[in-house]
Amino acid sequence: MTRCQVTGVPTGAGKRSPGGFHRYGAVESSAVTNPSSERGQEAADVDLPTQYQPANVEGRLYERWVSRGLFTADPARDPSRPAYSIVIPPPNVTGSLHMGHALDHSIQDTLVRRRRMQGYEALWVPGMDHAGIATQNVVERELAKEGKSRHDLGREAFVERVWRWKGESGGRILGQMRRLGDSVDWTREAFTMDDARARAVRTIFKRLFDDGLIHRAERIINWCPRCLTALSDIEVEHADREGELVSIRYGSGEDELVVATTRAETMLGDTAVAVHPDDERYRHLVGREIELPLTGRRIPVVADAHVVPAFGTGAVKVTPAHDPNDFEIGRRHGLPSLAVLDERGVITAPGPFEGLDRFEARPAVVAALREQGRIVKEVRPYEHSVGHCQRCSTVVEPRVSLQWFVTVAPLAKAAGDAVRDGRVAIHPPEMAARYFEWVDDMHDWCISRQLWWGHRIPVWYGPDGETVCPGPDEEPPAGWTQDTDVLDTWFSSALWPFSTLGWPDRTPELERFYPTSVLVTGYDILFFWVARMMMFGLYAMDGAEPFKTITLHGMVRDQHGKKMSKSFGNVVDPLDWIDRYGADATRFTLLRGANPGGDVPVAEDWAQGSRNFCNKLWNATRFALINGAHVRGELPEDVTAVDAWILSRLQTVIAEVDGHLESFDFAKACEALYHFAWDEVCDWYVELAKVQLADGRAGATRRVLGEVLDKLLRLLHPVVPFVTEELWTSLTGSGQGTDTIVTAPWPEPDRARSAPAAEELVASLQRMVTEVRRFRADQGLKPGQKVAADLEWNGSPLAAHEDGIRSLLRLTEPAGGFSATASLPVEDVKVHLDTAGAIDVAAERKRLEKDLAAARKEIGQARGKLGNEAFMAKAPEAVVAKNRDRLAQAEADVRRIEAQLAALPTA
RNA sequence: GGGCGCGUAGCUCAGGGGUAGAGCACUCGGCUUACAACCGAGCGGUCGGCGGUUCGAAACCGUCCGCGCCCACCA
Repeated sequence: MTRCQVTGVPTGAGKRSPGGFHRYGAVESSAVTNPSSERGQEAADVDLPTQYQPANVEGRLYERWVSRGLFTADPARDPSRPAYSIVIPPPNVTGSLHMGHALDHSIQDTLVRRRRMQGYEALWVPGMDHAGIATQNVVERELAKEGKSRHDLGREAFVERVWRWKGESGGRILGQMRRLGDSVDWTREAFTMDDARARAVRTIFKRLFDDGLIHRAERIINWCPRCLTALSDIEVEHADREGELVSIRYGSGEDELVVATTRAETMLGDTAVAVHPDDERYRHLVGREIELPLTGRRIPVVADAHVVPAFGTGAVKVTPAHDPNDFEIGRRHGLPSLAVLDERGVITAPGPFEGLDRFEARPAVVAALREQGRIVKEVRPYEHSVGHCQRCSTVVEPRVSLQWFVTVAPLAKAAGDAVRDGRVAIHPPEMAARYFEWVDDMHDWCISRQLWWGHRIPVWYGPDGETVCPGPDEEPPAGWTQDTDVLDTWFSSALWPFSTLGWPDRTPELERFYPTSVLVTGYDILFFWVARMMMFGLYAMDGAEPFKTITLHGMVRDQHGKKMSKSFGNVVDPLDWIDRYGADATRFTLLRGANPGGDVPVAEDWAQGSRNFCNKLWNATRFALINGAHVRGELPEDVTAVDAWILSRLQTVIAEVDGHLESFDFAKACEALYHFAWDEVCDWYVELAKVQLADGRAGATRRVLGEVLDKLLRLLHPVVPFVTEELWTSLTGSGQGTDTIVTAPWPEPDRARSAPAAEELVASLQRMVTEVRRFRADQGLKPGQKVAADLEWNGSPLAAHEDGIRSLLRLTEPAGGFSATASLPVEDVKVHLDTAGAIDVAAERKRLEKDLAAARKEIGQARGKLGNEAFMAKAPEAVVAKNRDRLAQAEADVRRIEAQLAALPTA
């Protein structure tokens, strides 16, 4: 007796419990007896639950994988093996994982697991991002509930509090990654603010500083009046807003000109009016001064090519302190910069508006102008784009201040070239356009933030304003004070591909795993993160790119393609699905929808479908185990056409799935697996195997069944790791040299198994079976009802499968005096069915006539083509041949159907 | 304002010069001992409109209509 191990099978009697399955017992493993006999259908005494229960499997398997170190990569192990590495896009410590993460992680896990099975030294580095503003905002909100601000705590205590909060939130995220099944190397977990990463930040900052690529300057930057910090260009989101365009008369009499503005309140800070140098209308005013309403100040009229004469009145008010364009104009003309708003967007200009918020001041200024008579020429509604803080949606205020910048031009050039040169591939390729758009036209990057949570800028100031940037292991001079700002959170994220591998040290990890193999992320952070990693990776690693391929996936959406958002109420929590349908089903649903470059719609129904698919795999394997399927020894040479067919199909599917995964086409890989597993293996092969098991071919069938499931489960493992591990270890026992599918060899196609003749034969068999079933269904013959039939094979090779066909169609042998009442010539075979005289002639005639019309139409179309001279002259031979086949097939159909009609009893 | 992409079955999406596809939904019939989280059989589309190229267009080109996303310093 051999024993087939099935872990976690239920205890209890063999009868089905009311829920349709048994509860798992506490028994870790119980034996399923496997018939050693090769005779017939000696059913094994198997007692498996009839439904897959992920909750009973996932946690146990994950802990086992981790404790056995299956996910731990070792840079020193067998240097001849190729290396494969991915660094995780570190989730923000704020909040929890959402469906977008689940998709991102499912893709990475699929890639890494496949490579691991292929024998690569595979490393997937986990970690989290400290997420500067976002995290600080969360903790500040928490404090606000206690009626406190961060200033009440002071910097040190506040940062300590954020660390504490990070500990709790981060732990939750790591738990969610375990639930998803992420095969990350937990021994290398990193955080963008831990000591190792802090050292990397200090090191690269110092290098950039010394290379003159970091500088401090007073410039106009994006400022969030709520977060009270500078923002980089990409942290500003533009949205169209309804506003008012106010036309105001400046100057008077001959001096008068009209300017239009959407921000009337900033006129208090105007220091000029600009017109285009070639604009005849205003030429006489250039160089003169005109009076600025409300203030009584006189401001010059300057000529600047930036002004578009055709827009509005062709005259622009210039507020260098509060508008980026005006700032530049001011610089060009040496205009003073007069700030009239403070850091919170409150008017500071002395006078009636002082103390008003910018949005209160705007109508107030207009009202005041109106009081003075005809100064306001016109007010009209005006839709224009307004910048908002990405983190809190507050309208951004351009502000002149002293900030730190990275000079990006040389870095961005290198980042663009790496893709242009083909050293880094972007997938799907259309996305490269967006990348270039950004990289080729990038402004200097403002990296200082007036926050407390983040890497503090490693620059110290001396008593006389001297500046020093010490390296990570150097001390600043005693008594000097450090810059109070912190770095943009993307600064440390940009180092991620090498900081996680030990940089700046030349670690074995860095040697072996850099450049990383692929970066997987959503197209939404191509600019934020990917381009910056490219810049810093190429810079820090002496021109070595951070990853060889960038693959971008879409956003997870609801079943109507709508973005998931809290306000819509259509957000799905991946943990909820994992709880109810399992991690595998959740992953499968996401990957099945992951068409390259496209967004990924998901819905409850689809998760259920994926859950059902996992259950299907479970039951197919359960059937196989009950019937003694195994993987011992070579495949038998003497197999039936049905066996040859499924083995042939298996080779094709292996090649297809492998190719799809290689090209990041997860949807197609899933599609191929789903179709093969369900439609071919379960619906046809398993059904035909039942016959073979019963008719003396049990030995070979058990081995083939074992083979098919073995390879299929391995192919599926990267996508649905849990159920495949559970089933595969049961199926294969421990005789495979590995007792986990995690490191089982990735299947490779075996061309020798290709059997086109068998595939064609089974296709015929399927057509025949389907046709008879159709007839039975149309005639209202109960599916379970046995029907006497006589089969005329006419030399068809299908004759070899008569038993199978009879079994599938529930046909009995004619008992003695057979008298056919219905005759179906299908394929080359004739089926005479004894329908007990209950045949619905009218229905069948209608049906056949419809089919006949369709076949005749086919003939018409094919003849049309074949009779068309131009077609015959120009169409490729293959197409012509196809049409000949089509014609022949249709003609055969017509003959068959006509025979069937003729055979129908007359009413 | 610039760039990219999309309109194919009721829904979500594949396909991409040579007979229109999948999943879900829907209709009909079945608890056929692996699985009712299942099985079997069906219904369903002039591939957004109009022109053009071609022997042949859902696919290629042009144009129009509708939609989405990204970038953007014309007040």
